[in-house]
Amino acid sequence: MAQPQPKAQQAGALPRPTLESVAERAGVSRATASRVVNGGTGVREALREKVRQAVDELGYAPNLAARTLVTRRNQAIAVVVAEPESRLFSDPFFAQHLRGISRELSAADNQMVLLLIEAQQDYERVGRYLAGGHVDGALLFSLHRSDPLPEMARRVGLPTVIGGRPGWPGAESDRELVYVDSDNRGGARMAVQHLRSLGRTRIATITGPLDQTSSTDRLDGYRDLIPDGDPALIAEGDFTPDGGGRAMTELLARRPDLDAVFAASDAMASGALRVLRAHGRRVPEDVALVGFDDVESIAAWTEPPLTTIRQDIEEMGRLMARLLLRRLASPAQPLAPTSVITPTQLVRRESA
Amino acid sequence: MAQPQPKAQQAGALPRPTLESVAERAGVSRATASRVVNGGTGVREALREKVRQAVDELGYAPNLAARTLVTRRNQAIAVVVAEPESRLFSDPFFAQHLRGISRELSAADNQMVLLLIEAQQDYERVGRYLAGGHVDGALLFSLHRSDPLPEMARRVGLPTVIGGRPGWPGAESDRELVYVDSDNRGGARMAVQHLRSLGRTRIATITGPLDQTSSTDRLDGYRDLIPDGDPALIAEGDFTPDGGGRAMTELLARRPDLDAVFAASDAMASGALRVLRAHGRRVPEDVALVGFDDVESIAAWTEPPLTTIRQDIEEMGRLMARLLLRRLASPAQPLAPTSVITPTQLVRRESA
DNA sequence: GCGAGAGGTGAGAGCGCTCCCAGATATCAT
DNA sequence: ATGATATCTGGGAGCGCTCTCACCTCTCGC
Repeated sequence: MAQPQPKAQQAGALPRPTLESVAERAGVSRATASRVVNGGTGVREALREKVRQAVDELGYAPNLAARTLVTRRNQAIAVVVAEPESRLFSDPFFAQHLRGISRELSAADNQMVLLLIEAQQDYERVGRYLAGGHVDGALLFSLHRSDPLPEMARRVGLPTVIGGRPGWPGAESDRELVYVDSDNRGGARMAVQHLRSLGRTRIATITGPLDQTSSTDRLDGYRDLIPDGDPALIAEGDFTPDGGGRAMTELLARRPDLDAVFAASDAMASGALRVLRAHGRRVPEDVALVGFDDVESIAAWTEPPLTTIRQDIEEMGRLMARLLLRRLASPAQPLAPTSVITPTQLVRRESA
Repeated sequence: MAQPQPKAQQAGALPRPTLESVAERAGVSRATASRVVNGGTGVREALREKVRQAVDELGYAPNLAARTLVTRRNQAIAVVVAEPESRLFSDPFFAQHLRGISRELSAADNQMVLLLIEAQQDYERVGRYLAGGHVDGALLFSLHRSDPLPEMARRVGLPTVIGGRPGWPGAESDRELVYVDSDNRGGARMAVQHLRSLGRTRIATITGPLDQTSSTDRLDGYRDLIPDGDPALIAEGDFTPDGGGRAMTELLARRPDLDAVFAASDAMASGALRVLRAHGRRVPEDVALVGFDDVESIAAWTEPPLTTIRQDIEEMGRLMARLLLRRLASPAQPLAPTSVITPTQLVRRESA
């Protein structure tokens, strides 16, 4: 555990002023000083001004730990990312989410505590942390089918918002589960519809890992438009370029006559593109290709640039934070905020 | 104190057990219980076991706020990223750094508070936070020439480690400044050396923004091997694919006879690659190209795959955290940890 | 001019924890 | 046994803050 460090006072750090000293300097009581520091209602202007001045002169900043101790409010929320490699480091996905969250949170003076889960044992550590009452709420990401986190959070009564539609059994009907997701299914439909409008008839798809709802939802969107399609036109990838390439190879072997591909992520599309070229297929002439995500650094820089389905990832992050904050603000009605589906949009470039 | 409505208690959250209740259940004093919970030296095994059992039964978790209040230790460190767009969202750079940091920090039971700076006013907010004593130390990233953050941190006596060599005047000789950087100069030399060994003689370079040391150091490395090169062979980019492309266009206009390019980042290299192809130059036959960073999702997926200089970003993050923790552990000798330069390495693919 | 009410203010009690110090107990030599 | 020493243990004092509640001012209406 922690090292028995005796009063880890930093060298050179003067003792920070306390409310007490502010009060003294302003010639008021600690209670009055506190009132001024927080909101300041019910204090005569004259005194209020005095206190403000004392605060300035002393450079007072409230001690959050002391405040938390009595208010039980941490002004901090946890962002838990349970991403086993794959996407986290190939997409800027993650960073964009964080940015949206950061914006919303700091506007409300909340801090963001980032918890990365990489191995099984991390779950325990994170669970302990969430149960420890160090944060007021949690934003959970990239949950796979049977992720223990939401249940952990619920058990300790920690308000939670999930990124991406949860897919475990029963999640469907669980009113307590609040999540933000983009319209994966609608986006996929848009992609396929676009390929169709180009006159393509043998449209294949490369899916993400099918234990994630974002993958299955996109596949469902594809099937919405191609209800009785040949199963040979469907191959499973893993959201990486490599996986996309492998899936493409499979598809080409099974249906050399395919004339379009909808890849469920730009990263996979970039892998597919490579394989297509290696097989001498021209894109988009021979095979039209549509991706998903609109990750700038991939989609705009492949050769040819990728037509893709855009989702506003930053907005999703912002939304998640907003939902959580709203819930924290009104604990009376814990069910108030409901899940949100954000729209997707077709971005035409040159691959289809 | 009566409890008509237990403060901001979350619905459904039972009141958390306190050390007091653990002590009572174990039949010892609060002090003894505390000893067992932290380290546990100086308590007889029999009692210790009793306390441990009480902890388990009650599901006790220490209240960090209370602990912080007395120990002045937060078990939390701030990670400040002051990255105006550019790199943050095109490279997985950032995520990898965070991963390294996260690993090291969580091993030492420290939390990571992430602070993103996007606009000028954010500096004030972050400065206030750092001064607020909420964290025990800070990891600072992507500082540009006259970033106010290090000075802020120093003023409040907050131990700090910087990612990337600081470049402001005087930083050179400031022994207090601890940073971790990769061997940018050596890496650049390696890149140019490699191009030379291929027989190239008209080697151009695309630099990053020259207000960052990572850019200037790489340029210095280039100049080490080409001391009296034609200035027309040097163009400034901005670490984005777009910027790399623009720089490449310039270079081609100025020196159509160039036969090699060293781009100071993979992202810029990918942009340059595009422009080269658009101008009908074959890579590597006509123009050999070397990047920098070895960002998997870029370097491995361009056409042809990029030969580049690899730096171990995750390791850098880990190192930064380790340095900071070490410094926190021994405040007595604040100068003990010194800056570290991590090695770089040539990764040969097909572009050179 | 006086009482009632409204509005301001301060004393003090904790929040849950750590750590100092004194006292209790056990251990060991003499 | 007896004292001296080493080892454990618990009481209690805060850390800095918020919040209740009683009190103390004013102001106003009559």
